[in-house]
Amino acid sequence: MESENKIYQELKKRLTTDTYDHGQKLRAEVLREEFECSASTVREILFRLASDGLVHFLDQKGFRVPELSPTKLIELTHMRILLESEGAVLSIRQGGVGWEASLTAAHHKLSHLEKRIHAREDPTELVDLWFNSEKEFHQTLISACSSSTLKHMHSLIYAQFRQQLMKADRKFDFISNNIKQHNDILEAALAADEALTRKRVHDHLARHLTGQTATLASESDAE
Amino acid sequence: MESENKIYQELKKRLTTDTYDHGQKLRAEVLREEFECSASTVREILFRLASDGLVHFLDQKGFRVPELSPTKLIELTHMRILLESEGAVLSIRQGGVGWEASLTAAHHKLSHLEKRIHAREDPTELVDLWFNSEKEFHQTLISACSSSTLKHMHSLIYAQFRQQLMKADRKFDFISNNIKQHNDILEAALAADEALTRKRVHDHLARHLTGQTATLASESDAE
DNA sequence: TTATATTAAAATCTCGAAAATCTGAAAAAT
DNA sequence: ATTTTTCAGATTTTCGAGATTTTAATATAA
Repeated sequence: MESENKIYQELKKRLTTDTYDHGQKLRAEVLREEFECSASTVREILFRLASDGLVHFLDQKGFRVPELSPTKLIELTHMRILLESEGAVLSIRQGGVGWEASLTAAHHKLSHLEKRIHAREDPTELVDLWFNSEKEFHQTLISACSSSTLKHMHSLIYAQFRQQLMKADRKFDFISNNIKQHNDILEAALAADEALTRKRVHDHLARHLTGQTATLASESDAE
Repeated sequence: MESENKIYQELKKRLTTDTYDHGQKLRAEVLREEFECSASTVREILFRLASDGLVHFLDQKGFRVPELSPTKLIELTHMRILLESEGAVLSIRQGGVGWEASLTAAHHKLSHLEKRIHAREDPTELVDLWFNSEKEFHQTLISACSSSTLKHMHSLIYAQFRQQLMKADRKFDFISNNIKQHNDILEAALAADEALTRKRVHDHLARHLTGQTATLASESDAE
């Protein structure tokens, strides 16, 4: 019998990696057995995850892993641009040398991983490490922003974004060619150039939206 | 025995009006009795509301109405500015004459109420109507934006904002002098002036933030 | 054959009670 | 007098069984 929060974290982790299939049913009885707890406990946790947007709930029909949705991915990208560029600018204003240091550190780790992957050094195993490192970099970017509401919102969006992106067959074309972009973001942030940071965060996140129908209001602003 | 969703809606309504005190304990047993359902059902609903940010949950210590927090209110205002100005601009681009019509309609109803309140016509009873009408106007403003993710996020933020603001003693000084500002927003939106709409949404929402410590990045952008 | 009705199996939902945990007051020790 | 320990009442959490609903397989009728 594991603690409720442990189970929540474990399920969240699975839902943001490619453990489950999109659209797969999450049956309380199965999870109950695996986690050695009661069905009601599982139900509570699934409700929480549903509010986080990581599982889909239908009355009398149970819980499912959300379907893949290109539209949703575009919307999530849009939200990330909105929240991360705002959070980054606020961090530039509010964060001191400590923030700069941790951002540099996060970038260094990420950069190191990216070089190893680029050199095709055992990519399959490095991919998970890369995703965690990428998450850490982007979280650190906004970490000095004083608004915990913004940071919380961002973490919700980020988790859903990952969930949409995490099918194995999509992983690789997402990772490619990020070294320069992450470098550029770091550079602009350390230079405390707010407009440039906004633009580079935008360009980085929007890199896979080319040719998409939905227009972002922030796109034209960032020219 | 009421349906689970009914109870959820009713509780949500109470939490965003001044039914409960801030910090008040929400005991499952009490709610169970009132809504004539089981404690587990109440628990499920309270977990959902906790993820919505409308109740505060502490492990082994139950559920509470969140405390009043000036900081939180500032952060929520900040998020509203971010989401609403973006949503409004997208609506200007994506909404057609139907959107313009419904925005005009929402404004007309709100405007009518504001005039009655301004004339001190039975204010206490009109206040609740005003808040609903105000909500409708702001929701309509972003309604033509295609991103349901943005709209969902906004509705979460708006509900928390209302909850922070809804103590009876704060209601009145929040309502005062909005006629012109709502007018200005409508005008800019109908003129499809994106920059002006952004600025007016910002000024309107930030009207109670004067002298506050936290700086908004969007503030300097909107000059 | 196709569509509808029937029914059994499977899954979900609700419930009240048992188990675990917390709280605060009274007793004991320093 | 102050701190620590003990303990009982109150609250929260977990649980599994029974009620309800959905699903899917089979039978019946058009």
